[in-house]
Amino acid sequence: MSQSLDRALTLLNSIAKDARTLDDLAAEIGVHKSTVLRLLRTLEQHHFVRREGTRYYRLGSAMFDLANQALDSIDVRRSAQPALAALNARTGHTVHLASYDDGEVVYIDKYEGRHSVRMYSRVGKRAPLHCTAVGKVLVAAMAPARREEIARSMKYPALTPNTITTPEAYLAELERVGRLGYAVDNAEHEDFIHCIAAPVRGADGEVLAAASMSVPKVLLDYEGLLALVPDLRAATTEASVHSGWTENGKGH
Amino acid sequence: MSQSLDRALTLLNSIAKDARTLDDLAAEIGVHKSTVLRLLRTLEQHHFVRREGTRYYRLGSAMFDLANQALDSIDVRRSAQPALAALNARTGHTVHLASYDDGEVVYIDKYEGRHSVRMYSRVGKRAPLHCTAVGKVLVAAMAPARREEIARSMKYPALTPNTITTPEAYLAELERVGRLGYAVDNAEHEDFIHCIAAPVRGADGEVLAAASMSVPKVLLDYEGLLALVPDLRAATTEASVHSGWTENGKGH
DNA sequence: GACCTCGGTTGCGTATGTTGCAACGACTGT
DNA sequence: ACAGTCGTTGCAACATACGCAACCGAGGTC
Repeated sequence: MSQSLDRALTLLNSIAKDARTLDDLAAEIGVHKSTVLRLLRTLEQHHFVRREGTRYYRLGSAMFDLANQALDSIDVRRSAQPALAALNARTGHTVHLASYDDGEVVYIDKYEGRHSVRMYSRVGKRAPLHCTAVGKVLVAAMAPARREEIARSMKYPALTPNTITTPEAYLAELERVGRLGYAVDNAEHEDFIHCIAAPVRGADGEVLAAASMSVPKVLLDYEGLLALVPDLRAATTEASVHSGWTENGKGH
Repeated sequence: MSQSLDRALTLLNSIAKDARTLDDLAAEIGVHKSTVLRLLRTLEQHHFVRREGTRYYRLGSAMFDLANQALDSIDVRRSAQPALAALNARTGHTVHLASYDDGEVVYIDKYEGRHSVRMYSRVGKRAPLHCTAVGKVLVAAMAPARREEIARSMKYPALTPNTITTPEAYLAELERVGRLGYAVDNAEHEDFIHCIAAPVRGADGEVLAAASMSVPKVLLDYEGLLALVPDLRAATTEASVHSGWTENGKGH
């Protein structure tokens, strides 16, 4: 809708990848470099980018500032923090907290595992719904109509041999997830990692977010992963309690 | 330079404070609401903003995503992380990592203290150079000419009775900081808090960032604070080593 | 040391994108 | 049912942001 803004935001994405030079950026988004220069200058005034030397542009501090304000306002993150940190400390595995946004999963918090298997995830990163344990938990929690609508309109790219690739299979899986109260990603997203996830609920029993544990397959086989489910559920229950949830359903 | 972009970025700042309604935002930046709507839509497409219901706008996930990419690229933060986390765990006090940017201090990392005295700081937040321990460390590390230039062109608002308010006093303080190798903020920024800070150095001995500990005065008197200096310096030394610094100065 | 290239910067005229307006529509609460 | 509030749309006028081309300044090469 707004051209210059649109271009500026695209610029930010490019710069985020790593520090770029001017014509480089101009070429990338297909506009004249003078245009890019003006946009960058405005971004710089607002501290969204900073110059490194003369050549290079990097993301600036306004970015962190706003992001942290935003994170603070997401209260599930705060209320779930102690329980998830404890889970992470106890098991040593990577723990994620994620929520649904616009047809995708967004990671809103992450506790790095002790085993330094670098996972390609990051707070703020988005991931597909069909091949992540958190995605399944979040969609399974929606009203049946919405769930169906989303499942039918999604794409199902096969990222590994195990990825679910049809709406029918996905809906069946969601039904299972709803019944069991947790979800599994059996190497459906990345070949060498499998995950389990469970919901964090709020005062009205609604699902606020999903918490997951991700474990490299070399560290723990499928059975071993499933054995962690009670541990995960203990943590999500504690997180739910801190988010206003009460055992006996809705209280009003 | 670019009007629409400028307005959009201002919008983001307003939204960050807390979720706002449309005309509210329009009034705040003094433009027609239809204009605001269009800008917000573009921001929304890029996930910089998300709608909550229809009325309210919140910061979106692109914010976190970019911010975390940016933070990852700041390598002092990564390399200092273990030492500072340990310092924080050991003492229970709030630890900050900060760097210099455009006449101000920017916090690039924070480890919350155990004693929940809510300090008004946040990763990405900016603070003045003249009344913070980290500010003193960072400016003291600059070349004399630059140091003088900055000291002379700064403003010296008196935030507490202890705040340094003249360039002369500030320059004298910097000299002391350079000599001692650490800086103190004796309730010069906030009445009830005092801090100590020390530099984190890189491969060429240059100061990459400053690390600080902030302690409420009720918890520890001035003498007690100074007693923590060796502890802090141990941590910054460790952080420096992990950032490529070597004891015996420049190695090339 | 002079030349050349590459990248950043500037001024300017034009057209394009953006703006404000006013009318519409959806929703809330009384 | 009505009034008020807030979000949304189409349109025409204008200002703004655009691309161009020429100008610098620095780094590298011969």
